[in-house]
Amino acid sequence: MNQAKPSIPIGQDGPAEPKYSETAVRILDAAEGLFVELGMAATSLRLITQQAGVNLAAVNYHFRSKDALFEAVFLRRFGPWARACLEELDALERRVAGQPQALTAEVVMSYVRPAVALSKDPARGGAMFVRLFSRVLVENHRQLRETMSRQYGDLVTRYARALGRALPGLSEEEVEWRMHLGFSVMFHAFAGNDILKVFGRSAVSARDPDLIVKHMVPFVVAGLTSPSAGRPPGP
Amino acid sequence: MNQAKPSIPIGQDGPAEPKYSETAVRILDAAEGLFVELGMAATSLRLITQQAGVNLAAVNYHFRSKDALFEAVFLRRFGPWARACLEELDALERRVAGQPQALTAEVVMSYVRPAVALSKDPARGGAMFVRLFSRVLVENHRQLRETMSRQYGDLVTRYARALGRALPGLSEEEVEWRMHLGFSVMFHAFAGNDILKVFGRSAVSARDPDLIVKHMVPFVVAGLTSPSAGRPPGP
DNA sequence: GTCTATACCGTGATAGAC
DNA sequence: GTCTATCACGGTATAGAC
Repeated sequence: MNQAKPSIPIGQDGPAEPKYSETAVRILDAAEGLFVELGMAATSLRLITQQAGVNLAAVNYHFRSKDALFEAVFLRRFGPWARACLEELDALERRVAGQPQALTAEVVMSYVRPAVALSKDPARGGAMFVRLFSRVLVENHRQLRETMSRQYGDLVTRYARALGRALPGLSEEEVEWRMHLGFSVMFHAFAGNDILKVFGRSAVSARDPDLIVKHMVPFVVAGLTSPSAGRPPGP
Repeated sequence: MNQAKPSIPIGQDGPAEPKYSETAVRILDAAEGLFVELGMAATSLRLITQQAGVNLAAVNYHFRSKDALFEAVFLRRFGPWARACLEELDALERRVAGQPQALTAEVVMSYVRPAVALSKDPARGGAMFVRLFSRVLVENHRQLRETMSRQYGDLVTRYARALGRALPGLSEEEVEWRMHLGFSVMFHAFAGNDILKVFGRSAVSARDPDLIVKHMVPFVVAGLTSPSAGRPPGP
């Protein structure tokens, strides 16, 4: 609420990363695991505080509410990941300063690499973070969404620009659609949001990020670079 | 529990579609809208029964619990949709009895057509159903998942078989992966589970099913038919 | 069989003592 | 900063009316 800056540079030391007290961290750690495992609804504050070894009222003191706690849990992990993505994008733009196009796969990898690195780093939440993220997608965390679009909106803009340059033959609308579809595949593949799983066919929804990448990247690149859907085939 | 048949023909008059009393239907209708709009957690039974104009205890009488009510809400819509998919698959198999392959797009359409038809039919829940479905993906409805895999597991098996025949050059593992990825795109596209939306870029997550199909189908087909990822390029 | 009123316990949130 | 006491509200179970 009392965040002064309207436009925020995410790089280096971007949006204020709050310094949490020891009890706050204990709450965050306990809440993260339980939110992912049980879901926000089924996770009571009493369970969190019990597992964290702190008093019930500590949650409402350090964070404002259960919702705000969820937000804090999420943003603690999201910040570092967003920074990693921006670094990848910076590196990509430097790399292709001269070349005209032909690097759809590189744009994809600039998203995939930070995701894989994050999945493998338990200190930053590991694979749990992606599952947390997918809850944000389906549930309606209005406050969090506002924060995200305000602080990290340009992340998407930059991916859109990079993809637009990689696919010069397509209209702006089509680039938007493909970005939407491509990011959907990538995100849900990492999150393990598998419809087949609901039917008991969990054979493939593997946890190994490298295996996911191996099969997913060619799939996404093929989709992104497919011929334009706008005009029917012919001269 | 007292379902006698172990293997169930979903066609024609497959798994028992319960006949609901008028009050039960009123509860189902009210609950459906509220579950989709507010989410299961934020929807209280008191709100449901109030909106349905029935007594609070009616929920526990007609359905066993809030969870069981959610299941009933979901399965009421899922049954007809599953039947439509099976009819499409039957038609597809009849159509290609002779031909050897080359019909990935047809397999895709056999999933897409029922989805579009459903989205456009308010009498069967319309687009709400898909959003309900996506909650099932993220949340952990164990009981529902068991029911789904028991009663509708062969739906997935049949799609897998159809796709395997359309992609004869690929290993079984690769077909599984692509099915997983392809269905993810399709499902989440219809459900509107857009990561970009979280960042305020909702430009593309349109509601129009025809527009979704126009951009999504070429994307998915390109991904499904892309060269094998297993072996690196070469002879 | 169907519906209603009501009581039970766990939940998130808050005020105030320390 | 921390804790205790307390509140209104949630899902659920049951006893009893029709």
